[in-house]
Amino acid sequence: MTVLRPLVELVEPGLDEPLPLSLVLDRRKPVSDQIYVALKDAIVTLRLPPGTSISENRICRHIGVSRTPVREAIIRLTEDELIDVFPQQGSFVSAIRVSKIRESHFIRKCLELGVLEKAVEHWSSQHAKEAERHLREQDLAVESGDRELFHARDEAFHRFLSSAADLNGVWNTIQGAKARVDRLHRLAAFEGRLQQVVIEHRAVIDALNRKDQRGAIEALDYHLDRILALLDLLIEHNQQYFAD
Amino acid sequence: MTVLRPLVELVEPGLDEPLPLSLVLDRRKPVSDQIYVALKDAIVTLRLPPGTSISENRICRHIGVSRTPVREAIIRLTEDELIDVFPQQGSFVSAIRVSKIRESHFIRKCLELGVLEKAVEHWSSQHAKEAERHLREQDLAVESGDRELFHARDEAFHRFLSSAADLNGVWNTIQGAKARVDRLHRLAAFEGRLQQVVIEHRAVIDALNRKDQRGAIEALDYHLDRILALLDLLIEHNQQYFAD
DNA sequence: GATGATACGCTAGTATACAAGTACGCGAGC
DNA sequence: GCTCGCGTACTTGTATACTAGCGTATCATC
Repeated sequence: MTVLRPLVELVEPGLDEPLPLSLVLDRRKPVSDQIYVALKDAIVTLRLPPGTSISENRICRHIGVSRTPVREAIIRLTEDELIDVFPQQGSFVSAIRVSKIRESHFIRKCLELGVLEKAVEHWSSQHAKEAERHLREQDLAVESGDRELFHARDEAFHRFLSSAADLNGVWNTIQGAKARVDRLHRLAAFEGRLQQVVIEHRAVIDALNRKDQRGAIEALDYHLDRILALLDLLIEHNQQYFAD
Repeated sequence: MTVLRPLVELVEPGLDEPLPLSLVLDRRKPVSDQIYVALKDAIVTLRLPPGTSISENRICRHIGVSRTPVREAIIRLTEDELIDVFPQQGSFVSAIRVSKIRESHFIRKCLELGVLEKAVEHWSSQHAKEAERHLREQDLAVESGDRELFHARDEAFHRFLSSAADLNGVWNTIQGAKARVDRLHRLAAFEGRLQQVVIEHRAVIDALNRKDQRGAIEALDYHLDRILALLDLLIEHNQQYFAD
């Protein structure tokens, strides 16, 4: 019913403050995949903290593509439970929910312990060598002080266990559960703790080298549960990230 | 490096011959969700057998919507490993790969056994009553001869175990792994086997009612592994569905 | 000042248009 | 018969346009 409308919007549509998303596009590869990886990384590293508004329009303006590939990336992140979409309202980086953490941790533990059980059976001297390489690289990452490098090598280590068990495909599922608790690990990366992680990893490998199935499982069980022991402390110091 | 190529089409595309997709759209709910559910159901029930071409255009013409929601459903099914997308070539219902089956089965077993362990601890007389209801409904489904009804109630039963363990969120992941082996279960639904499944379920519940953790786990372990015992036979009789 | 209607800008959901790569039939040329 | 070239009809990937609903600032009214 309104007849008069502003013909031209003279006011700038709000200057987009820079997003913590650095992304060099390679147009030869699917853009949506690259956006998915970049967004996921930004979320799990807490550069996009829980509650952050993830507007499809803002993202696509920021990186200079259309909404479509951005939207497809967001759909996948929704499946990963890292983003919550509220139709007609917005999309937001999901809050860390303690109940979800417990469930994702449960999933990860079941699978990694199961994988480890198989890894013992397949363990070879070749695996021992590769494991040693992983541990050395973790040590170097700790010394470098580059926490993200350490997290990457930590993930590579856990992935290696799946491969040693000849269950590479299981890693996808483990990674999905791991991503949901990885934000906790970022919060828990205090001084000294990373070094402790390597020690715990080494305990697992030592047991594997002894073909000590029970010992390996106990060592990994202990290692994985360390994060739960820190949970209350982490919540106390980072309440703004948590829900429930 | 071997380039991935689509399987040879098992189904002639034809000129929009009717798809085995009956779908009544409710425009008040997200269309893409409804398409996702319908496609997933058609795939796991083998109405869309492995190798079937899933052309976005054909699907969206068939159900009278645009490509966008169809595409979004396909993206999610790709994450579920039920569809393989080959850019510029086509999308196809994924073949059943034995290696993938073993991995998905491994995931499901780890998680369901882990869940059951917790379910024993939480088990109450209320749970016992509900379990009995599940078992009765499974019996009725067997008597009715409606196999899809039975599969639905079988899934409800396994889901109930997650809920009894107070680990509802874990079900999502179990369901994902289960979907990847469900096609095998359709192939294995011979005469008499469904009745056997109910007996195996009852053994799990009996152990739960006795608070016999070890017995429950052994019963579920046995139950879940039945499908692997049939694997070779199923491959032999349905080679067209398998790869590797 | 409090309240309520309303216009506007935002959001995600869906539809359509265009781009770029692949498979395949067909016919020319040898 | 064989091969090459090319057109055509497909495919998915991306860009753009349109729709409907929600939040909020604004402003008239009381």
